[in-house]
Amino acid sequence: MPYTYEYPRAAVTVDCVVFGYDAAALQVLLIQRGLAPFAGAWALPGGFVHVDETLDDAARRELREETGVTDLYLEQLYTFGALDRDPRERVVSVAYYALVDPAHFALAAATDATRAAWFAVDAVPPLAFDHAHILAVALARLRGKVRYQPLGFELLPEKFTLTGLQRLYETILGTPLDKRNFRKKILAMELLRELDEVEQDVPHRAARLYQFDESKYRALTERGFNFEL
Amino acid sequence: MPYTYEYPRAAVTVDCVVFGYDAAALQVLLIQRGLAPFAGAWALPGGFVHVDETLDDAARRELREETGVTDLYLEQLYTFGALDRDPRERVVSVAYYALVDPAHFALAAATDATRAAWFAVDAVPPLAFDHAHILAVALARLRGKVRYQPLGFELLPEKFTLTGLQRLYETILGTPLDKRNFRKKILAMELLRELDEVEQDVPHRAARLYQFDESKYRALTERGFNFEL
DNA sequence: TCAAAAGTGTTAAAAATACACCCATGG
DNA sequence: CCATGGGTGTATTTTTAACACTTTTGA
Repeated sequence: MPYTYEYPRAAVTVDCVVFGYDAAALQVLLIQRGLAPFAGAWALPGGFVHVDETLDDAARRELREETGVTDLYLEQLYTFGALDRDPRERVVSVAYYALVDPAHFALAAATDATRAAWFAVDAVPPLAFDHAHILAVALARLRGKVRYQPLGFELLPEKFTLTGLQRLYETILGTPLDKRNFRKKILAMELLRELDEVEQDVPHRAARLYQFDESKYRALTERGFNFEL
Repeated sequence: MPYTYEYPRAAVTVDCVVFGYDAAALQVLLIQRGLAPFAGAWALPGGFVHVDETLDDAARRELREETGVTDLYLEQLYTFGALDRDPRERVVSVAYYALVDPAHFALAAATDATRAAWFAVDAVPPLAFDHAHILAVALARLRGKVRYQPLGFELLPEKFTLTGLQRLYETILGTPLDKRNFRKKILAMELLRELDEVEQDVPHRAARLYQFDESKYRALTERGFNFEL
């Protein structure tokens, strides 16, 4: 045990709130803890930050190790430093939130240490540590930010219908939106590429598919454009 | 040196970006470092987080100790964790930004260790560590947030004129605003108490003084009101 | 009486909202 | 031929933007 310091030090961890959207509900990815404390309880994926990796790297590594999820939209949320967050010792946790299309990833298989699963955000089990609080902060941030940043697309498959996009926004914001006004507004932004494709295997008229045009968004942003609603 | 751990640990610090507004310019409070590294250089006030204090407490303590400023609006900004932020060792810094009316406080007297001073944000000297980067992030946050949260009032004296408020917004946002439209919009929010007082000692017609009504703001916020612009 | 800033309304343009029907498709 | 959701336009209201002169006060 060779690591000795003049003053006591807090441990630094990352915790990740991974949001997914699946057909009807906003979901969050949780892992079931194998070890004490809170063995058996559900928790946010996360863990200790190595002394030679950045915070972002630690968040991505933990997600990969614990859930198998990679390549997602990831953004720092807030840093939680209450004295009694962890019953063992002082732990400062840098929380991240992430957005991902759940259909795009197979969850990591259950191991001795962890099992990962999706839960609807309004039906999560009791969580370990202060993770319920972190989740609440993440949800508030997502609801706030989705209005003025094009985050929603990160939760959808690459190709989506306008109705699908609308339902996503309705789910996140918790309010119904007018179909015609929504389409008018979204299309007026010119951020979507209209594809020559329609959805498949639906028992009614198939809707046209669209794609988010990242490069157009960047170009517009530089010219002072602001995404809104 | 009794504090020993199984794995190496990063040190955790706080750094504070304290904004003030003085008659014409947005300013930031800096301290001049007495000790290495970066001895003699200007830096953001901040320091190590004690193992038995929260992050917020650490930020307030460091501000009090290094600058004498207390009782200010303080909000967590972002946590910086690049590997080489500090040449000595791995340091994770939780940055805060704060808003204060500079006229309300006497800066702490210079000591052997530190000297504190205000600098216009567009004329800061070279800064120690990654503090220039932290300042840039704080400025971006302030400019973004001031539009939809009534933060501006934290930078002004308790009693202010509408023109004073407008100039503050013009300074922060970097754009001129229309006087009539600005007054109309601000007054329509009903967040200001009109006082039976006017400014003193001005060489022209004295303007009426107003006061921000915190309790009205909270009441409106609960009813779903959103401050904007 | 001059200089400096305070204070005050209206009009035009743009944006947001409310709203209902026909169409295409698969079962 | 029926059920399901896809797709479309207009009128109204609300919000924003542009704009200039008179008043008060102290020097």
